[in-house]
Amino acid sequence: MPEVETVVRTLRPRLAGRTILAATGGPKLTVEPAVGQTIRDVTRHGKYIALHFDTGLLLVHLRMTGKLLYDGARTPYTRAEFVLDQGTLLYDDIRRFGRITWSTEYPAQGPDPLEVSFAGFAALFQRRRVRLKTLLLDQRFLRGLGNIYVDEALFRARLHPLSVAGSLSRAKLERLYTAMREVLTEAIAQGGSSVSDYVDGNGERGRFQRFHRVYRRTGEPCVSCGTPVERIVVGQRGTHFCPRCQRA
DNA sequence: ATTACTACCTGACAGC
DNA sequence: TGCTGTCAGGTAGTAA
Repeated sequence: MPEVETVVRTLRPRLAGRTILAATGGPKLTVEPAVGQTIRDVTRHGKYIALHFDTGLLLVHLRMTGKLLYDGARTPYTRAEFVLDQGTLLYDDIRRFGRITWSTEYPAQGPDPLEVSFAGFAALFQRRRVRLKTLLLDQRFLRGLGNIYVDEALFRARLHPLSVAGSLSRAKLERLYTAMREVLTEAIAQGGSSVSDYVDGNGERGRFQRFHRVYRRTGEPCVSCGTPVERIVVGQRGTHFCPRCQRA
């Protein structure tokens, strides 16, 4: 989500007011409804980038390797292209997981993690028996948290990823709420995390990967206690945590 | 409601 | 060099 927010922030001033003169897409990359229309705004909804037009929204989901680049260079992985009245918007995606869809409404998802109140946040956990990490990654529950930020938030809150979500005390929920907001806010301020090839709308890499405390630090000493960071798999996702600081 | 697993794609990297 | 296996900012679909 910090990466998507950064892309939106870099693209909004360049795209707002621009008219799409022509566009090419492909399978799972629907671009036609936007041709001839003017971009009124660019916003983020969870991990979706929304280009606003008079008749609807073009929703872009970058998934793992998608990139939206203003006036970027074409590559063998350029999958879609928008010719604007000023400049060009390229959509690159090595793995082809990303999607571009046309819609008149936002996808049904949970509240934004930076907008939800503590009461609203705490209510989401009631009677849930799923594992904590699995719940946090579920976009129907909260929209925006991804693998990096769940691991980083759980570390800061000193919570084990396999905890049962519905069994957390109020004190632990408060720690998680605060940690989640801090991690996301700091990551956005640093332009997101460039673990491999993420770049913003201007082709700039993020800086937050320098501040990761557990994500992809398997075997390295915990920044808090020195115990080696462990990696396990939770819900098919690599999961990094300190076994001493984060007890079940 | 929840878990578990598969698919979708391509590339980087480690080990043999 | 080349092969094999593992890993990767995510989500959808299916079956149990």
